[in-house]
Order: sequence, then structure tokens, then C-alpha cells
Amino acid sequence: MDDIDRRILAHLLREARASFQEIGAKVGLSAPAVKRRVDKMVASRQITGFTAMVNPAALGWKTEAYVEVYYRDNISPADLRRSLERIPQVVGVWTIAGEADALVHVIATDMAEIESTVERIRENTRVGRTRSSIVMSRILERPRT
Amino acid sequence: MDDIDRRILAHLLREARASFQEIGAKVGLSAPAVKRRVDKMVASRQITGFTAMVNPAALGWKTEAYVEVYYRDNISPADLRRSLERIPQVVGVWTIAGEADALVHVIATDMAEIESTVERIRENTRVGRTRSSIVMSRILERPRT
DNA sequence: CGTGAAAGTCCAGAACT
DNA sequence: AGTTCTGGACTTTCACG
Repeated sequence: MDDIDRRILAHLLREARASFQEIGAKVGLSAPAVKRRVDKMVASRQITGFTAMVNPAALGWKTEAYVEVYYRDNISPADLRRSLERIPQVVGVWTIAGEADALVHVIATDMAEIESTVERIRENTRVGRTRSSIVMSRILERPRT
Repeated sequence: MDDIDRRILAHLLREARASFQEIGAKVGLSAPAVKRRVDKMVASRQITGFTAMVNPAALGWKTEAYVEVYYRDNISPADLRRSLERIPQVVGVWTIAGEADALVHVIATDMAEIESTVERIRENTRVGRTRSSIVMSRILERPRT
């Protein structure tokens, strides 16, 4: 991972559908060279994939929340994942050090769906209390460079 | 935005570099038809762009935190954005309803950098207290379908 | 809103510096 | 590491249903 790789990555973060040729022109490399570098970054899991960024509001996902979860006892990351990945409204889960044990990102079409999703999270018997913060507006969101 | 659009979008969320032809084969449309639909979704800002997903750990971004910020008085979203967007370690900001006023996602190379970034957030005189949660592990992270 | 065909562009691998 | 070359695939525009 040298400086050219970083410039290629920066380009892909901004425009993931750019052609290798186009990227090559910017960084001063031929298209095959760029492809080889990108393939390598994907193979080494530095790049984990390419995705579209969507405007949730334009798609009916009007409501979003971050839910802190406190567990009664220790829970393994694997168990945590198993219990939450089947809930489609859960789009992110992180274990945290601080007051709570885990932070869960929930996205839904309306408030009622947020509520029922939090209920589903609570169904796990090991969950103690939860503390939800409803997102009012996205101020800033940028891909990590 | 009909069902075919949703299937195209789902495909792009999974693999943003897929060719229009490939997507067309999955949804039963020709490549030009797919391109027109994608162009339309981009033009209408339902799709806001295409980006690479990176593995922060593989890139030296070892440390991540979510910081809740409590303000002394009301702050406008525009002011909030202005004060935080110049801090490069800040990758996400949302205003929230709950206990705190804003949730700030911070990503850094090490703990010291997290600390100094939180310090920078606190420099704004209107910030009251902050409450940080350090991310220990990413359990689940998926694009919204 | 769809298709099919044109021309231009790009990809992906091979061969070579 | 990098390049150039090449056959085949893809994108993109356009005319048309």
C-alpha cells in the first residue's frame, strides 16, 4: 500500500464505477496496472467491496436510530452477530467500550417499525436495557479516505 | 421507483461495479434499459453515488469511536456541519433526539488521535459535555437494501 | 419504457521490459 | 513492479416500436 494505491483508493471512494483507464490517467498509470493494484487491494481485503450510496429518504426509509444495548452477562461477538443479523432493519452492529456493550444502527420506514425492531432486539433474553437515539437529520457522512 | 428499480438497486448495493449487461440479465432487461433506469435514479438523487467499502484496520485506521455531544444551547444543522466538517477524523454526524444532541463518528489511527479529535470537538465553545464510546469490534455492517 | 444495432471504449490476459 | 498488444465484452447513443 503505497501512495499510488492510496490515490487509486481515494478515486474509487469518490467514484466506484470509474474505469481503470480513467483512474490510470489521474494517477499516471496504465489501465492494466491499475486493475492489478485494485485486484490486489480487494484480495488482501483492504477493499471489501463496492456499493451504491442511497438517499434513504428518497426510498421510504424515513426513520433511523442508534440503539445502545446493555447485556446482562458477557456475549461473544459471534453470538451477537447471530442474534442480530436476521433482523433486516439492523444495518450496523459494533461492540463498544464505554457504558453500553453494543451499538446497533437501525433503519426503518417509520417510527412504529423502529419500535418493533427495538422490541425484537430486546427479545434476546440476555439483553438488559436499551437506550435509543432517533436520528433527526444527517449532517455529514463521508467515506473514509 | 418500481420493483425492477429496487432489484437493480439491490444489485448495485451488493456489487456497484457490475456491468449493466450483467444486471440486465438478472432482472430481465437489456443493458440500455438498465442504464436508463440507473441514470434516472442518480439524477433523482435516490442513488447519491458509488463508493468502495474499505477495511479500516487494513489501512491503519485502527481506532474508531462514537461521540455523543451535548450542546449548551441550540445549534443549527448548518453551524454543526461547519464546525465539524473541517475535522478529517470526523466521518459522520447526525443530530439525534434522545439524551444527547448530536452523534459524531470519529475514525483515527490510534487512541491518541481519538483523544485529540474529541478535544477539537470540545473546542467549540457551545459544546457542553461529550460521552465517547470506543468501538472494539465491527460485528455487522451492511448496505441498506 | 422497451429493444436492437452501431461505433467507440474498456476489460482481462498474455507476453515482454 | 511496469508496459504494450489483442480478442472479446461492454457501454453508449440512436432510431424505432
